[in-house]
Amino acid sequence: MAELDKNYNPETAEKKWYEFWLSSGMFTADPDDTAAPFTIVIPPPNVTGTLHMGHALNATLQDILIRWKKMSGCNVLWIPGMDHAGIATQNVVERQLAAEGVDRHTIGRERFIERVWTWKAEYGGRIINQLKRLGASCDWSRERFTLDEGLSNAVREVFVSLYEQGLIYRDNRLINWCPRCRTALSDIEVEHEDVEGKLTYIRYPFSDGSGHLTVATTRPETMLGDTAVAVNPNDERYSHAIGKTVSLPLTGRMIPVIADPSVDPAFGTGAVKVTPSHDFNDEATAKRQSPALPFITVIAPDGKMTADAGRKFAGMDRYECRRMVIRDLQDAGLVEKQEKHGHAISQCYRCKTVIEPLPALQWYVKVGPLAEQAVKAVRDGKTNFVPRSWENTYFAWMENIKDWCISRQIWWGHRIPAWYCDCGEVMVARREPEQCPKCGNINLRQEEDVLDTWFSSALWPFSTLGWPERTRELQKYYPTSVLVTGFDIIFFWVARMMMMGIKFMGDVPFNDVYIHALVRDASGQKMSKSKGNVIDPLVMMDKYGTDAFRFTLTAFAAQGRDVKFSEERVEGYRHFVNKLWNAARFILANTEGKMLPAVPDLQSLDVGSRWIVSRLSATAEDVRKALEEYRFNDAAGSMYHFIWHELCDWYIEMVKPVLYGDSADKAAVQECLVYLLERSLRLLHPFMPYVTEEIWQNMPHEGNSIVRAPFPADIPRDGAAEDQMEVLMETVTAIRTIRGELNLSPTLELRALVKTHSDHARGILSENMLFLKKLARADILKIGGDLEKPGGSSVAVRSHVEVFVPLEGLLDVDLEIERIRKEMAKLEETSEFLGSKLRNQEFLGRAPQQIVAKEREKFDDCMKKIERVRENLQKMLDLKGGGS
RNA sequence: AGGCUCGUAGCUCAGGGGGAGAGCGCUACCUUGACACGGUAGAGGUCGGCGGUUCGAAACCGCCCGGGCCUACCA
Repeated sequence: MAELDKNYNPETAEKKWYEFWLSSGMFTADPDDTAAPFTIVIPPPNVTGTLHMGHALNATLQDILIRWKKMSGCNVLWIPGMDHAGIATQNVVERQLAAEGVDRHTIGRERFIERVWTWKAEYGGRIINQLKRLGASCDWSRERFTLDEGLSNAVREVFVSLYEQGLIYRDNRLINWCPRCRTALSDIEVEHEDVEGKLTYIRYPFSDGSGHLTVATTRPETMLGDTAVAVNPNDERYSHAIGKTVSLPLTGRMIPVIADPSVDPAFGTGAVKVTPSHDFNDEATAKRQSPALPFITVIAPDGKMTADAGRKFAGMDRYECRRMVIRDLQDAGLVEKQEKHGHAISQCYRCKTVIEPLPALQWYVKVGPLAEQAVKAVRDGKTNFVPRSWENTYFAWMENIKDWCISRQIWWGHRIPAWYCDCGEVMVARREPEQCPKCGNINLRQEEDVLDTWFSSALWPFSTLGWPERTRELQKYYPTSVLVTGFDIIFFWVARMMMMGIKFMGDVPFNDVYIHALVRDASGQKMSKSKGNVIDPLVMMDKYGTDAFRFTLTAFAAQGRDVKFSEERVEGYRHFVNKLWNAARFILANTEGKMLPAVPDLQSLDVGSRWIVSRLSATAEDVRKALEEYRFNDAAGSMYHFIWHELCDWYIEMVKPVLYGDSADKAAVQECLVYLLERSLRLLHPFMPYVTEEIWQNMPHEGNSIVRAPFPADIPRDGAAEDQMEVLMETVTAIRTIRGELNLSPTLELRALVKTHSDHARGILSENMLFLKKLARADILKIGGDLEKPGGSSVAVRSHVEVFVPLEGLLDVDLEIERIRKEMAKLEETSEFLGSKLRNQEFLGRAPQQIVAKEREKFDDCMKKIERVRENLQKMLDLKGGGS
């Protein structure tokens, strides 16, 4: 058994043990293992991504669960992998091409895709190694990629199957178009941001010369595509205008004034311009009319004006056009006014470019029937959100869900398995059709578009397990146990996995969904590159060690609250790692040669040892319960308190005299220490995998890795020992308090007399003189029930004991009197409060009996203390009177 | 506009019907043979405000104030 170094070196330990875990197959799951399965699929990070705080928290929590369940005997599987991130990845490679002076169109689709794969091989997936650095115990032999062959098969199977069932269709309607990414987006890929804009009031003259109508708009350039002006049918101000036509300025087109119930008479002028091609409301209005209003598209996919916008504006950027339109209208005297106006603009979630609604032919998933089942599964409790309140978010979206636009006009992704024939036939098939079934043509064109990346991630919980093959993995590990993720992708991902899982597996994809916090900076700001407040997890791991970093995240991962992260806190938890390390060093240095006992022989042990084993038992149980309920911070806090404030502060200190001496129970105490350390390491291992393995390997243990050691359970509790220890701790603290409050040096050896209030207390204290002396740094002169307070002593009154510290000459009588009076005041306040309660008939009559009994007991205890303190105060006053 | 969430010690936050807890910070004293990344003791809070329910509210309910977030087509 090697001695531990003076300092823990995270860098070498982390490298050594992670490699060991990998090479010995610790993380590889065996579907034939008959133990109860526990499965997690990792939220696949983007292939373009690098580890940020959110990933670090997410992976840490999953790793804790996986390691804990493994130690608890489960057949665990944690599937890792990455997402091909269509738009993001394509953007990256397109930038690369741009630097070379070409674009994807010049090199063509095939060569472009090759370039992306080359890029992936070279730069993609750095995050995987970063996750390993974090200690993630994923089964890397099962790592998947959303564009790999198996997952692509799954995607194609799902697409074709949904199409055959009429749940995928193609339609021409307005879509959210990003002019920069040049692709359609789904509704949820659009972000809304409030901006201070302008509302422009424009006059549209009636074609019959009878004046004008004024409309208000935030997007004047779209007027070029107006095909009507709408007013509310019940708006009497405009009833005369309905059915008339107005002359659309700058174009001279005649457009009708129509009635539509969607118009809010209270907004603006109560008359609204209708641009069916560039506004979702207007599209709806246009389709409601009979006959439907025409669509005139004035903005092209590149964000520039079309020929239909008129010769003057064609080819102009949409914003430049806006300025030009306003100027021209002003020149024509048609701008009534412009006023400030707060409204929300839509932007692309990838590049923040303002979205342009455009009409286009796209593929859709009809989600209604799928969503219904997905809602039901949560309502029925088949899947539980933790914290539960996230159900509301899920339901709110699911119940108002619109069809999902899944086609994207990019190249990097799953190409839609649809083929077109010149005869107009559309074929959707698992394999490329050889000829058109209708006309026999063999020159078929495959759909150019690819699928939304989220389409493939929606299948992740079963596609990664081998679906559509019926694999053993699928049988064993589906449904997965829990999904751990952030709230920001409940719509994007969680909801869609629910729909697809239920549809294709006939069962929910996970039993629990644990929604964790967002990691923010110390002042609560969201971390972002533009704000410059990003903290790099890798830097934290380099500086403080992975275990300290993980423990920090865990300790702050309280449910329902964001993690405000600051470096100081990591430093604080590095101290905890150091504390553990040093405790281990001490134990191993003082138990040389002692083997690990199965269970310490408690009967033969002192009260302190029985107490600490009992505390370990309680802590293990706390941690288990906390993890069952995903209260990670509680688990962390519980262990921190046990290790630092019970094991180190009390137990190790109190057994030092035994270890340094040669008493009969020395061997038993040594065994107990080895046991405590070993079990504590196991308890901590899921949270701090590296330092625990490092210590464990250097001490007596069974097995080849702590990864496979059982999680502590069935440790004996000993209530009697906990009660007895309370008397000891109370007495020690009383003496220390006197020392502290009288400002006596810690090195000064005090003498103390302990007056006990029961035989019980007297017995315990007498048996543990050695501990008392050591912990209180005092010579215990006497212990007894009928001691007299020696003159010139300082006193502390406690529940079980009264402590006298004789301080002839040293005692500052005035200071002591002040101390006692302060104590008296506190006690009197308490007794007053409790007394008035116990005099209150309503309290006595209505409060539960056990509460009343408890309050009475507290009151009696308080009164006894007051009595004793009063006596002591009187003696002190006498002493002062006599002395002066 | 709707919905959610938070407001507790200087800071960060637990807790949750029976007179307030932790970590860090702060103060005093201490190189006691694991650890100064340490030890001991201490100071510090009318639990955002106002009402209500209750024998009893920091906790439950309502309103208000103040942060944060999400959803939404008000042109």
